[in-house]
Amino acid sequence: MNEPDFNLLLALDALLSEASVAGAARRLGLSASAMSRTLTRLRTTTGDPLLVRAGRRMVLTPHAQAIQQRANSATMEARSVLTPAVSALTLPGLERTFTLRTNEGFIETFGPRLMSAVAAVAPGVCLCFVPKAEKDAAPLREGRVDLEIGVLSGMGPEIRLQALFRDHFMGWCGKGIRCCRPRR
DNA sequence: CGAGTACATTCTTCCAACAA
DNA sequence: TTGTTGGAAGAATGTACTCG
Repeated sequence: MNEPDFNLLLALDALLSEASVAGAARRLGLSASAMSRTLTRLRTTTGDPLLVRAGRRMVLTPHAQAIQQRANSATMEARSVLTPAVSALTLPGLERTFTLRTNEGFIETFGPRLMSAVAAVAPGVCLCFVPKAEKDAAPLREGRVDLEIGVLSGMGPEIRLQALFRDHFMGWCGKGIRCCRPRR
């Protein structure tokens, strides 16, 4: 029985996530030609074109869309398996940068207290706050972000969610001011 | 407004180089 | 010898611009 080349799994995940040979090549640090050849091998292995031309861009085939989530999960699982074993987590000795994706309001309100609390128990840990340029969960799935804080919805079953607090918004309006619907 | 053209972008294929 | 990679060239397509 012919075993599939499991090195192709990483390339498959990158290709399906980027929906672009050039994009996948940039992500994996390969040339576009090398990634094109890898895509050819993936097509042979899976028996499906996976990515097909749609004008100047490439789009996922129905089969590619069907396996995209599984490919991503398998890649994450493989990364987890190959991560060096950690016997016991010791916060004081932990040296790592965690990337948090949140809005400015959260940083202003909780940022200083959060950093103080982290510094007290894990002085080697650095917190990196990044803006929420887009609302989808792609940065979390791709490992570019460790934690996202905000109003989250439609994240998918693979994203672990936990409610932190509930907030209320209040507005004031003068007597003579009419409220209008925003125009498009 | 539609046709033609130049240019940019992206992907594929060929071929040579390199490592195991 | 085999498999992988990258450079170069070509193909396919979109975009922007000009012209009648």
